Amino acid sequence: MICNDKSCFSPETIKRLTVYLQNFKRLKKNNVEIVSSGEISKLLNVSPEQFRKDLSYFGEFGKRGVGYSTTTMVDELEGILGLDKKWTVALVGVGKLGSSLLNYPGFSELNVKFTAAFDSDKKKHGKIINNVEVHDVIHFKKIIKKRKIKICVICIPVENVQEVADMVVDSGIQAILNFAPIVLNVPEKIYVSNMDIYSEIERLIYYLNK
Amino acid sequence: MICNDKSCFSPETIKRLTVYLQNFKRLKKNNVEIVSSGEISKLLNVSPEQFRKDLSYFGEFGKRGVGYSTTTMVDELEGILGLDKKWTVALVGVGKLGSSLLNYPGFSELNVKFTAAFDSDKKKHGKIINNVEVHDVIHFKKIIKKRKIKICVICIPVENVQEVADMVVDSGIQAILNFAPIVLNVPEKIYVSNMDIYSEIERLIYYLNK
DNA sequence: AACTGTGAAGTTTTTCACAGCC
DNA sequence: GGCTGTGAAAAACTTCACAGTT
Repeated sequence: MICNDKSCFSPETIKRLTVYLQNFKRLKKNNVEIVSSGEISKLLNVSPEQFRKDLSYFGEFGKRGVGYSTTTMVDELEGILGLDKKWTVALVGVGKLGSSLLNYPGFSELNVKFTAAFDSDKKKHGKIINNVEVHDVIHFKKIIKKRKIKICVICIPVENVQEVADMVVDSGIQAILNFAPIVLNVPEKIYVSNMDIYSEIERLIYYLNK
Repeated sequence: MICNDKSCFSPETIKRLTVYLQNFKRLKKNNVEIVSSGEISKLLNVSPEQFRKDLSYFGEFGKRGVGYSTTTMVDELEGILGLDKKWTVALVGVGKLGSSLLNYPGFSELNVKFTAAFDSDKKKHGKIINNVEVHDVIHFKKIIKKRKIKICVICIPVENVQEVADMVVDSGIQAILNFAPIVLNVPEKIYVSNMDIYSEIERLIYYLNK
C-alpha cells in the first residue's frame, strides 16, 4: 500500500495511472477534448468506478455531468507521476535488445532520455547509437555519479546480471529495469521492475492450456 | 480469480509460478537438490507461506521436515503451466526489437519456439533470422492456420498495432504478447499480455519522485 | 526438530450505490 | 439527465498459526 497526504492506495493504481496517461495522450492527439469514465472504461478494460477512484486519491479532476478534459488529464497525470521533470537513464548491455531500446521512439515526448550506454565488449566502445555513446562498463560509476543518473536499464544475459546489478547499486542507481529472467538481489530501497518475456509467454501458455 | 478442480486462486499465483519455475531450474542447474520454502522466500522476495499456498492449489509437492526437490518442482511446475508440451509462436514486426526476440536465447529449453515471422517490408521477405523465415504479412492467416499456431508476439509501432491485432485475431490466434504502449481492443476470449517499457519506466519514476 | 499444508483471521483492493454538482 | 467523487459493503488476496509428517 502507498500513502500520500490525501489517502492510501494500491500499487496497482500507479500501474493503471501510466495506462491512463498513455490513453489521454492519444485521445488528445486525436483532438478528443472530453471523455467520461464510462468511455475510458471501454477503451481500457478498467471499470469506471476503478478509474474514478484511482484519480480520487490525487484530487478532483473531472466535471460532474461532463467528464474529464484530456488536456487537463495529461498535465495532471504527468504531474502525479513526476514526468513533468526531465529524467536521464543509463543502459548496461548494448546487445541486440539493448540497442533496440536505444532506438526506441517516443522517449523524448516522455521527458525521459538514455544519456549513457555501457558494455564490456571493446568493439562497441565509442560507438554512437541514436546520439548515445557506448562506454566501457568500467567507467560506469564515474559517469553515473557525474551525471547524477538515478535509473538504469539492464539488458545483460541472466548469467551475469546479478554482478552487474551489484555494480549498478554500488554506483548509486536507485531504480532498475531488468530484462533478465531472474529476481535480482538488491537492497530494499532500490526499486526494481522486471520485464521478462519468458515469464509472460509461460503465463499465456497456462491460460491457453486450460 | 481462477479455479481448477481443487480450488480457486489469484492470477498472481500464476505469475509467481513462472518465477518459481525459473528459480528451480537455476537451482537444479547449480546442483541444489532440496530447498525449503524459507530459502525460496529469501531468493524471490515472496513470503514462505505465499509460496507454499501457491503450490497447494495444485497438489502436495514438498516433504514435511525436509523441503522441495528441485527436480520434482521443475517437472511439476512445467506440468502445471503446460510447458511439457511444445508450443510454436509467430512474430509480427521484424524491426530491431522483433529481430532481437527471434535471437533470444533460451526458448528451446522452454519448449517454445518462434516458427514464423512476418513483416510488411518487402526487403525483409525471405530473410532467415535464427532459422526463422520472414514472410510477407499478407500470408499471415494462411500460415497460422496451416501450422496451427496459437500464440503471436506483436512488435509493431503503436500507430499500426490495432489493425495488426485485428488481423491476428481474425486468423485464429488465441494469445497475444504486445509490446506497444496501448490497450488492444480484442475479443474477451483472447489472452493478451502487455510488455510496455514506457509504462514500467514511468512507474519507476513515480517511486523515485516520492 | 524441521518444514509442509491449510483453515481461519486479517488486510488489501475492488465494486456498489448514492449524494453532489453541472 | 448525466456524470463525478466517495464512504460503505463485498470480494479477493495474503498472512497467521498450528496440526500433520518426516
